[in-house]
Amino acid sequence: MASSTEENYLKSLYNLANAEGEVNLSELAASLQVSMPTANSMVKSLQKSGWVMYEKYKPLTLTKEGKKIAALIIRKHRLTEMFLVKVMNFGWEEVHEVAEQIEHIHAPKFFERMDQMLGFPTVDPHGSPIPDPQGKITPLSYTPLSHAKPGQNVQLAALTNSSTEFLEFLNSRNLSLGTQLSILSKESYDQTMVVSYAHHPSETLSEKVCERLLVRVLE
Amino acid sequence: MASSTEENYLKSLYNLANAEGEVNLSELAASLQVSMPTANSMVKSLQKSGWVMYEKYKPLTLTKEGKKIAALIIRKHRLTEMFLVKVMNFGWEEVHEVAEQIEHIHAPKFFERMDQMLGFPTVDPHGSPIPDPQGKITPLSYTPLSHAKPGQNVQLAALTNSSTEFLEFLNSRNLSLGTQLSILSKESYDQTMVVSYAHHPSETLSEKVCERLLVRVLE
DNA sequence: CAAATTTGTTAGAATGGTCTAACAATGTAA
DNA sequence: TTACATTGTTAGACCATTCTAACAAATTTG
Ligand SMILES: [Mn+2]
Ligand SMILES: [Mn+2]
Ligand SMILES: [Mn+2]
Ligand SMILES: [Mn+2]
Repeated sequence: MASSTEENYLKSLYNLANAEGEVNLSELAASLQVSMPTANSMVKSLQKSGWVMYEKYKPLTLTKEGKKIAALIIRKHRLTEMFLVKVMNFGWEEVHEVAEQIEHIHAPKFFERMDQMLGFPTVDPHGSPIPDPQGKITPLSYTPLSHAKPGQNVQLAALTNSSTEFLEFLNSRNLSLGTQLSILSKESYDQTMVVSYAHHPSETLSEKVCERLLVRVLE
Repeated sequence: MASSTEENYLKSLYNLANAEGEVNLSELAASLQVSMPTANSMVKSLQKSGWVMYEKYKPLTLTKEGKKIAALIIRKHRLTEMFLVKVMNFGWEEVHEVAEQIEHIHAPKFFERMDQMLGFPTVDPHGSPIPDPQGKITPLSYTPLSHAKPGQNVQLAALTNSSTEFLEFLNSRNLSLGTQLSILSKESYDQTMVVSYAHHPSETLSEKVCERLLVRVLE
């Protein structure tokens, strides 16, 4: 069975994988905040366990088995976040650190009960999909707000970044998942957008913010 | 900050302490299922951290600081057990193993919310007292059922043993905390007691069972 | 008390996870 | 295409946690 440390490596590999499912050692090391030799030696041991495919100087890929373990940890992480928000009344900006720990708890029934109490949710509090109990994940395809056009009505569906700072920024603007926005205008010089939504007749959002907001376009 | 391993050692020391607050190394090792040299070396390192007082060949005692850390882990353990039973609908026989893991989560707010959702409980699902947030514990003084006399009416208040097997035995007899028992008789040969309670007009309990049941005597 | 048993200690080793220093391979740009 | 920068590897070390083997101190028992 994978240790917490190994689980974190598998999760990072899963999250960092590009379209070809490949990850560089340097990204992996950076994402886990360990030195490259540390990541290197762990990768070799993950290979021995059959969870990672590795050849000297080549990019890393997860095996089928490795991917499944990673997806199930992510499932526990996202279920936990949802539980903290919906059942225990945490703010969406407070849950990640706790979930980072609870995802390593070995107690199937604990997570089954969460799932059940939550009514089998498919997305976490930040709009990211929750893998199913077999580790299958249904990718959701939303549009970055930055790609939307003036005149469109959209609904906030997910985030590409869930840092505490960004979530606190959204809180300060009363923006949350489900918020419906009307796009009033877009400044072509700096890509700033002006939007309106409940109790906010005119709010200006920077390009940086618009890129991180994923929306569903309403007709 | 204490590691999970260290926390488990402190917790065992706390639970094993006799009236003088002393614990032998061999008990400690046995309770944690490690070899004596392992326990010995850990004890030395706990001493270095200022949590244990240790002199060669002498019994171990926790320092004030060590006791507090232990009590706060026990608080997290018992709050978790209560949460699992009351909020997540676990049986009292299913919670210990999960709590053994969750007690090591570092997330004050997580446990504060549990406490709040539970209405600030003072005992866990097995009747053991929950230390307060400062680590102060109010010992409850109940009587073992084995000391009760025929003719008395008592109420099941706590257990001296909470093994899964014992809890399942109690489940099989519909005995739970709060159950009111009338003591019908006690066999002086083998200390077996015959009791009656809701839907159980006459149930025979072995000495072993009676010693493990703590009761409040009703007038 | 002396012998036997139990309890505690030391030494030495293994594993998992981490580091720094040194160097090698690969990729990019002059 | 050679030089520079980036990326990856190896070697060697450290700390935490665990073990077994050997021995020593303390306690119990005949
Ligand atoms: Mn998260
Ligand atoms: Mn984690
Ligand atoms: Mn317990
Ligand atoms: Mn524990």
